[in-house]
Amino acid sequence: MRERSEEKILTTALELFATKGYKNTSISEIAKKADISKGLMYNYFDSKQALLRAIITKAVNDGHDLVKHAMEDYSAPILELEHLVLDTFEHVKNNFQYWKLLTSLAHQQDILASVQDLMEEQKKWGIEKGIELFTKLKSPNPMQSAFLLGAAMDGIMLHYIHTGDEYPIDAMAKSLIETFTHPDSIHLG
Amino acid sequence: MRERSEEKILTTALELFATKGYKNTSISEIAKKADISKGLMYNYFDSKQALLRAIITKAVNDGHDLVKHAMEDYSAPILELEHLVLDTFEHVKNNFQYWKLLTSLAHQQDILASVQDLMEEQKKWGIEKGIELFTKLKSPNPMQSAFLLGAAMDGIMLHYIHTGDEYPIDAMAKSLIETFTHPDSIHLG
DNA sequence: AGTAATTGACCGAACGTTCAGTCAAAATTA
DNA sequence: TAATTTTGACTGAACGTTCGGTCAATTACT
Repeated sequence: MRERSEEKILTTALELFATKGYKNTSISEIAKKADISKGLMYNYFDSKQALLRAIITKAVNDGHDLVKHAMEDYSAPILELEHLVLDTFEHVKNNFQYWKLLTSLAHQQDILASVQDLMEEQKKWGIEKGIELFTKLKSPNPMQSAFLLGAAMDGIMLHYIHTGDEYPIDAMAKSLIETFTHPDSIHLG
Repeated sequence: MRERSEEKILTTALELFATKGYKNTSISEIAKKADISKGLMYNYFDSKQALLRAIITKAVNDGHDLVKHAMEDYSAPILELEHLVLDTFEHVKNNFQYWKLLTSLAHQQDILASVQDLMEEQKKWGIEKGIELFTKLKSPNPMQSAFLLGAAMDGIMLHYIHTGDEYPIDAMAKSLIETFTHPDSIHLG
């Protein structure tokens, strides 16, 4: 029962934060939509920021597990790259609201600060993995390649989150993988 | 005199909106930093949203002029692509705060709505130009290539805006251009 | 030139509203 | 009955916006 209410608050808050933004969502609104009272919210979470932190903690852990698992056991580095891209986008597709929230938070310095420690580690880990990958692929400049792949992935995610399901994210993923693994350019005739 | 106050308000508001976010910046704060009264703000601008709109209008016009000018007179399409990338990044570097503001606004649906019409045209125009470019380059799939280039550019800009001047934006630009124009992959050994 | 009338840039106290957070009371459970 | 959970009216701070009023400078008049 207690679990149910807490879960309900988290789910509802994520939905509202993602669609309306953190600042534009009031505690009253969350409580109303979650069918609980405003006061009860404060039994489970100390503050609005603590609620946000709980949401992000959960999502960061989920994401960490998934990507970690996805990149194990691929001996061929090109397959690793392929899986890194595909699994990341799959995660974004399956956790659309969470990513939308993160994206909207990315430039709200004050709020971000209270949550940055949770995300910092994940970000570092991703860059390291990327450099490692391109080193294995004998890229002349692994860091640059990793940065570029990261930027392209973030750009695609940004467009996907902004556009919604009409965005051809799967085709973009395929195109991205080809660009980074095909010896011949696929952009010139 | 009138010009001075209005300009001062615009400059100060841009600075604060970009660094603290639109919602987190109060009119009082803008007035204080611009050394004018709160009331005077409302002589020049009807509302906080109107002030934002004025800022964006200015930025959109500037950007439009620059990119339009930059892409004229390059007969070789590869040079056009090169200039599109370089000039865009140059514009972002020179108008860092505008872009930071735009980026932070990109996911605040309610505020964005009041300003979206200004940005919609520019976005469409950019996509069209990209497709046109890759058609000239005889790309097998111009739209996909244009989307990917656009995503990569947005990703790089995102990282640059988020990281600041320590981000190697010039190197990334070079790497991006090579990736899209070199027949051989630069990411594999 | 000197004086009076008019302007509008400018101020900041005050208003209504919103919202995160509190707490005494009511409802539920044990 | 006693303890625990849940409620929602309430508080105070912060916000965007309004508005009556001031005053230096410009214009009109004598």
